[in-house]
Amino acid sequence: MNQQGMLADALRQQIIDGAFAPGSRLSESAIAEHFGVARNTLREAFRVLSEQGLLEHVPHRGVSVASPSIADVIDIYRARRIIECTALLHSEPEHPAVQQMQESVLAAEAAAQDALLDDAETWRAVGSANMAFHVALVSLADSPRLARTYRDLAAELRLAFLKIDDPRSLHEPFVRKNRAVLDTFLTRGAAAGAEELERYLVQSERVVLGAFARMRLG
Amino acid sequence: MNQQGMLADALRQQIIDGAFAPGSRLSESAIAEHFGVARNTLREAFRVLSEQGLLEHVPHRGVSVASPSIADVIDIYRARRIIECTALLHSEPEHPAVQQMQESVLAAEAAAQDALLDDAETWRAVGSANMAFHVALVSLADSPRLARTYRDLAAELRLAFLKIDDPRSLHEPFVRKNRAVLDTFLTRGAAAGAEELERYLVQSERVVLGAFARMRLG
DNA sequence: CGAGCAATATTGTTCAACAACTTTGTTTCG
DNA sequence: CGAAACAAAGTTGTTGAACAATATTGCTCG
Repeated sequence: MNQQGMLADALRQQIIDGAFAPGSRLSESAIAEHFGVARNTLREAFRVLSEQGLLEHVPHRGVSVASPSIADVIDIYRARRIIECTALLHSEPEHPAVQQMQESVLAAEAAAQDALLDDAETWRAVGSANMAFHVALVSLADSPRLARTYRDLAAELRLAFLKIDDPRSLHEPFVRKNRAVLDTFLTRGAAAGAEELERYLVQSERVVLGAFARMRLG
Repeated sequence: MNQQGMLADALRQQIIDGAFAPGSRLSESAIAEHFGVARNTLREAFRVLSEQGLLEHVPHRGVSVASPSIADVIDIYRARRIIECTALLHSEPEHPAVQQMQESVLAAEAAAQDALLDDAETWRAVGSANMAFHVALVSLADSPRLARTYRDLAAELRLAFLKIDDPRSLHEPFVRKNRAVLDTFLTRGAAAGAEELERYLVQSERVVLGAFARMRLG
């Protein structure tokens, strides 16, 4: 891959990992120097990430890390429900992605097990495993376009999570629920699984919106 | 707006209008000169359009206009069905977007009326009105993200249409069907409308795939 | 304190150059 | 003749400097 592609990927990972706070401005010269690339090269990467919804670009004011509002969170969850539930509803348990879902559930459970003390790093790992579970779930649909759209949605949602202080309340409840969705899908079929997933997502949205409200975030 | 933003919009419009054949390569120096901008500026626009799926970027080989394969068409229609049918299913007939749907239907009927002779320009107008109808339909969902995703899907599909010689067979059958979907939605409710829309989209996909097969397109 | 204005900083864009790579064309050898 | 090897040419990738256009800051003045 060329420098630009690697740059966009590296920036993307750093943003998702919370290296820059949501809403914070990214200076072209500073970031370019930090990565050791020219401004023009960085600007191409900025365009890519802006299209993906991770950065917000305002003419003559530069780019900032996206900072999802309550309205954004609602929109993201609406799209999530449509994509995820549809994917699961029309799927067969023999699909290879089921294997990846299994592994993600186990990874999340293992990471949550380690979280005896509220360690931000640990909960980030739980969050990553959770995200991997849902990405795998969407890949059940075998649709590159839906997968790509979902990947961008998940990244945006991650930025919303970063605005919230209490990572445990965001991640812990869903370790068990991921397993429940998977088990229901495997034992009681796609329709039952999709129904459970829908409830899951409605509740997850409520948790996030509640946290936003408590913190008085826009 | 910026030069870059205007440039991306202009290029986008030209591509959708078929100024460059699907699959054709776009030389950086040639296009930059054509628009009177620097190569660096053009490259930023290229990144934007690549993310939107209109251009395909291969490192060290430049960008080409996307040329949807049969697999792409199938994927696009799968995503279309999910987004459009979900949008219509959960909608109320009082939504302001219904007005735009009405207008698009009338525009398509008026344009098709003029097409006594098989005029490519006329069928392009019918196609635009048809596209506007479906964009308006998706906007029933009041979801910026779904609307944006759908806009990109529709643009890609337009490139698939450009690969097909016979525009009449692609556009004419759907003028009446748009009206039928709208009427069903208004008189028999969202569920019946969504059902009719689903049939519509399945048939539309079949028409496109049939044309691809007849022309032996990948 | 607030409005207006100058100074400063940042982004937008261009240009020229060179590096990295692909494609093309030619030569050479089996 | 055909295929592999190699050289030449063309395109993209990236850089650094420069300047224009716009935004932000800080200051002066009323």
